[in-house]
Amino acid sequence: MTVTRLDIDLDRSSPVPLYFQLAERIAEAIQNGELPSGTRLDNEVQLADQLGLSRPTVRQAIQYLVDKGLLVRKRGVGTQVVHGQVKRAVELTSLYDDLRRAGQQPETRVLSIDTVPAEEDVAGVLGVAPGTPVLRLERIRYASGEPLALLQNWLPAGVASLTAEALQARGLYELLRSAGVRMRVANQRIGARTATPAEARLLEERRGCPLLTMVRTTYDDQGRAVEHGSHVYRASHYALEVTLVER
Amino acid sequence: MTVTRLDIDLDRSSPVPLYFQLAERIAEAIQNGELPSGTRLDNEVQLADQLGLSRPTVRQAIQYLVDKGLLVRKRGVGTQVVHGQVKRAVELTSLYDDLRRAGQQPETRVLSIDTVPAEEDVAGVLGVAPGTPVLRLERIRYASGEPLALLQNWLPAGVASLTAEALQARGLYELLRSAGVRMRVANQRIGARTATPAEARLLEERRGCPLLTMVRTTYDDQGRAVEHGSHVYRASHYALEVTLVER
DNA sequence: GTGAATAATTTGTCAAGACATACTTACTTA
DNA sequence: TAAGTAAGTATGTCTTGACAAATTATTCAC
Repeated sequence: MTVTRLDIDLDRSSPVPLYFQLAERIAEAIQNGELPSGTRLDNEVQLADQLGLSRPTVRQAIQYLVDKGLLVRKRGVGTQVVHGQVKRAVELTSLYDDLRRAGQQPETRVLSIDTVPAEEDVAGVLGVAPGTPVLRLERIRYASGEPLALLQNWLPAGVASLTAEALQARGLYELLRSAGVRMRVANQRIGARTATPAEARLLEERRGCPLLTMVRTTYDDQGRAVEHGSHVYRASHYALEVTLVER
Repeated sequence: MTVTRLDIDLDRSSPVPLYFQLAERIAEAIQNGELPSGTRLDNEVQLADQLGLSRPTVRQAIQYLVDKGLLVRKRGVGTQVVHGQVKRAVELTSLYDDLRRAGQQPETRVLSIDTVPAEEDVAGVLGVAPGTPVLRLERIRYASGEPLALLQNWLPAGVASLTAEALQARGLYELLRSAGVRMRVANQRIGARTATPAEARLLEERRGCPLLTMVRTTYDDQGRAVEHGSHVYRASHYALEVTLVER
């Protein structure tokens, strides 16, 4: 088990916390091969000494990376780099963000954007009375010029001012964040079913083709529902990829 | 904004760390309504004083619950209980665990369990040479007496000794854990497609019915692949529910 | 009465230090 | 030579203390 010495510069005048700078530097070293899989880091006490940091600060940096699945720690043994198998962490992101990150050029066509009275099921999940006006969005998402998904979303009135133009240029979550909405928790249900004729037509697929479905309700940091979405994806063109990390 | 006083007993002779005892007590109070949604906790300094703990210990307990999505903190303001919308955290669990937790009685029928030469794609993900002997499992999972999913799994030789009897009584992950395998990271791909005639027959569905698919490769804490699975679920009977929490 | 500045409040970061626990290695004994 | 014990190693937990940064409330000046 080899221990690799690492060259780490910390900028003490930077507003970026020291523990975070250290975590990023270690992550970078893992990413670029300076710290290959299986490598053992110097022990915490040594690292703290070398870096001129307190041990709890070093621990905080390491814990951050342990939580991300990049490092593993064992009492009495030390801290080691995990195999670089973490591909995509679980995150609260929208399809638009996902596609952009994957290098695909997402495009959006807004079919409709209106205020409608909330039906019983939507009212229930949004925490409003049935019949309360809510904003309903209906869109098609394209990737590489092909239709990929049909997106229906409902938002309580007043959460954010959304226009078709904005929705075409940016993802919904990005717009909500810009509007100061602090999304925190989302309950998500993933399933599958066959496409209705209308859906098949919009998605340019044959009737009865398999769809991956996702129903999601998102809450802000006060626990208020800020968005409910029902999305269907062409299973022939899209699959959900995610990495689970055991704490 | 009301602050609720909480009765908390800590057992200092217990081997359970103090921060964890505190975290559990707070979580319990949130669960049973003593700490309703929106409640503000006493500030960290006060809590530490009242409980006879150091502030970093209190912080560690709170951070644990923040990571779980139960609490939210804001500098200059305080710590507050998030709305109780967290339903099911993202975890590294097997379908067996999930069904049992959901109160459904999972049953397993082992179709086959053999050592076979690894095909190119399986060899690739398991990190062995093509043709290397690997253990292949083929099972049907039932819930409430109905077929729910077809499960194919491949494990490198020597990871664990598995028998049909054991697989019928317990979930695969449970058996791996009992064998000392420390699963840490899993890459997962969720999609949908239509059932082949053979699949439809085994699942007691009509031909071409929609299936929810999940392909997953699981790695241990040393980064070694310990299992690769390809599972298909009756979309009419199963959907994947999960809660995403933004850090 | 309104706006800007200041003070109070609370979390976020960091340090130094000590002891406990789990794991590994080396040494001793039969 | 094998098994048991002791020592060494490294993370886990906890304490005390101090300062920084963000948010909210209060005060002061116009």
